[in-house]
Amino acid sequence: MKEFKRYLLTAALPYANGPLHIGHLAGCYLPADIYARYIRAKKLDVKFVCGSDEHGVPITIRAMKENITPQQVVDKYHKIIKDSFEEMGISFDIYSRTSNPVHHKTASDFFLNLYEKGLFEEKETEQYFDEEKQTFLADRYITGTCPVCGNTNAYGDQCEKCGSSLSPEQLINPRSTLSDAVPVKKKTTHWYFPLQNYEAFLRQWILEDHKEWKNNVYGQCKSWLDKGLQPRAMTRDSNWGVKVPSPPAPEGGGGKVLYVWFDAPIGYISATKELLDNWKDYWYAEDTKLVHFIGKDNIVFHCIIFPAMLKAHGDFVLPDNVPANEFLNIEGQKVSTSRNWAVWVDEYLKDFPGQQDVLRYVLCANAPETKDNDFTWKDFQDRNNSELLSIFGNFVNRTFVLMHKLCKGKVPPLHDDILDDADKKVMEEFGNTKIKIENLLEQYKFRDALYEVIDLARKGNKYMQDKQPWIVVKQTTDDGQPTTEAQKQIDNCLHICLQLCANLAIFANPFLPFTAKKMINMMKVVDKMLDWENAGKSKLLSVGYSLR
RNA sequence: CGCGAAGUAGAGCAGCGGUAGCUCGUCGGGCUCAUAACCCGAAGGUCGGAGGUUCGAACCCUCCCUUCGCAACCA
Repeated sequence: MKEFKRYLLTAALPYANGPLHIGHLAGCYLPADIYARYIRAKKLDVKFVCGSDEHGVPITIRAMKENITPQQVVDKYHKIIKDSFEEMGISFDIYSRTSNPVHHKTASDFFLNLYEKGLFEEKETEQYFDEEKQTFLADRYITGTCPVCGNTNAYGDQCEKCGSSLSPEQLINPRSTLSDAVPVKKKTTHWYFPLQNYEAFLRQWILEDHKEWKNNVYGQCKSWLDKGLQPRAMTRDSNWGVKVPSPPAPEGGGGKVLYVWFDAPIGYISATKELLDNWKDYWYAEDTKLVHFIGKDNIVFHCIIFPAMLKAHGDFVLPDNVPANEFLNIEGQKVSTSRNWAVWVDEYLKDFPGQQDVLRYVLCANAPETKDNDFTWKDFQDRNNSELLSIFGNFVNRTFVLMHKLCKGKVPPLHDDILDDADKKVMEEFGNTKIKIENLLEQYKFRDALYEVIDLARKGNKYMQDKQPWIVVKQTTDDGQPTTEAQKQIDNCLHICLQLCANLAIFANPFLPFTAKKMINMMKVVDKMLDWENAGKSKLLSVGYSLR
């Protein structure tokens, strides 16, 4: 096992042309946040970076439709997205944006670095151009008749009726979806990055050196590599984005910008730069563990294109892992921004104030880690009621209530002389749970890790049920007080249950930070108790300490 | 078309060569400290379909079916 000195965690840059929905959270932000909180609790050096992706064609089109500027579009959504993250407790060290000058400079310099190394191929091609809107058209903004099945509404990249993949030239009677004008062909020059030259390197690096990557990621990479990589244009004709530096482009970019997928991952670097003067320690040092959290649609960019870019540049570390999640559907249907089929995070926060952890719990417990999963409101309610509240919440509650009733509101002593097997066994579970959660989190198995947290509460419930201190208290002397022996048994049970609660707070903290905070408050201990090194210990709360 | 991922009890998932497991839900019981909660027990599956390999297959192989994804964007 390689020893890492520091962690650099990234979560996919959300695209700033719409608000955040729960699929985004489940896909990468929540797992990334859990991991970041866990590493922080271990007191390791970690930076967690993200930001809005504010370039690309769809934003310019939205601006056109709403009759506002692209900058106004991204300003609006950047704020909504950033606020949603903050309220959900996604603990970025920085949430930046790609319209930031630091980013423009970083991306532009990166491009220039590769250009000066002579890595790009300059090629002239013909592309469709909308004269009315004065813009080049991406494939999906061209419609026409499918040459295969005759569907009159086929897109430039694919016919949705017969499934054929197309190129715009094949369409009969092509039209621009923006203006309905007939597009004309126009020559344009772009810089292509020769991905094929990195195929051998990528094969070795992924297929041989990273067999531990998740099935979906590894399989997808293998598929692309086996198909053979092609040169890919890294620039576009647009006025919205990071201008191609001059040279090679004319002064001012000449209407050329960097391809969003060239520019976006560099956003991770820019954000780190903005955050830290010593950002190079994180990006250049071999003993940095770089992890990209993404959704499955991003696999090719984070596993093939961006690593090839980093390799070509030469100074950067490569990701140690890219734990991509599959997608979350809602009530059986795909999330769709255009059909407004989504649970928007900002709306959830308004409708369920103070319920961040409930959503965090449900999205993690049902995370699409190995395949697409379905979010339903019934499941949301069931999991919340029966797992989070009943098993976890109620255990903590009954422990505290009993402690007040039977132990005068204080942490009772532990009497070693009457410790029995059940006591010892449940205390051993503190440490076992710690090891299990650590192993699972190291493997990015968040769903299973969260299960272990709830399962510890379940064991607590069972332990208390077996010990039944509310029965034991009835063994009284003549004055109605419990016998010494009875009180000792009660003390031990409650002492152990309270220590279990303290452990639960530590274990829950990465997943349910708001809940952990509340528990800290109930136990009247400082935040430091949540440090991971305390997990598994059975003496976290001092005897005689009075609690809320 | 091809490639990748996935198809296991009512729901959600695990298992990936050796008597089908977990959580929730359902039904029955116990308990009453607790947020109508907790604890125990039971029912419920020919593991997408069809062939094959094997002493033995959810698990390996072949074919088929279904869902999702696939390089200008939607995690």
